[in-house]
Amino acid sequence: MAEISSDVIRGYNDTIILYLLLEGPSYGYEISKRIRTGAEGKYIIKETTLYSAFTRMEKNGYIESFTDEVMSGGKKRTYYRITDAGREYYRAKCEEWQLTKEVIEKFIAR
Amino acid sequence: MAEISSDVIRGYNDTIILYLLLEGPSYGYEISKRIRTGAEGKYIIKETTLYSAFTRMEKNGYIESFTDEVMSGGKKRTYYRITDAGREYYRAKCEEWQLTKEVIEKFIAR
DNA sequence: ATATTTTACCATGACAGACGTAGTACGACA
DNA sequence: TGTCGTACTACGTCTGTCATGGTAAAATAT
Repeated sequence: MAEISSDVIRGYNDTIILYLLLEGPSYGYEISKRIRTGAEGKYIIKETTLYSAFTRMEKNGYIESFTDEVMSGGKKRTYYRITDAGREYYRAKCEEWQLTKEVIEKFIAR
Repeated sequence: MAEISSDVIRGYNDTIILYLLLEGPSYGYEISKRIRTGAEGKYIIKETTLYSAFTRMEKNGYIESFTDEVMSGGKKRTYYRITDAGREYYRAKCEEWQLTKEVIEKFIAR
């Protein structure tokens, strides 16, 4: 089966993560699994890609981090929630996607 | 109007160039214009991106360069033609695109 | 009881493609 | 004479991805 090159997804990793955060706060390991299952195994995000996306997006104000106090055990787990700016960014990216798809498909044989 | 981020196109610049070379040999400046008009102005490839793509693809064996002897004037113009390996790469990328689109659209609101 | 796997995250450095900036050089046209 | 269009190149920077390797606790298997 053809593999998806990361250079294609590159511009949409942030968008994918934000999409999953629309449903509520989550954390790295869970997001990772949800991407894998959501993409039916066709795309597996690398850990480092994911965690650096969190850092970048928090800096950009698209997400906010917090730690769950009610956590079982001593495990540290960082949760992220989407901000209004993040929701706006997500919407913009969805629009951009439609345009991008149109453009690319002018040069792709179907 | 929304702008297309280059990080999305990133994985498909080579494919777009190869598509245009399927119709016959061409050169940088012409390819550039054909991308712009083909995309109806929604995507304009940067010169440096284009020429570095040529270099990369020639190294990869997807295209071959030659210079037109019948050229008018003293201008140097480097033509490129697609190779069999390039055609194969193009076909693979088209298949990959279908898969990529599917994956991304699982996370994109329509 | 011990070993392995799963969960959960992070630091560091390398790499590749895109891009900003700048430059060369010729012809056409005003 | 000056600017615009054509055609290409050099150089350095930036950004996102990724390989590598590490920490540490909980869950599961042997």
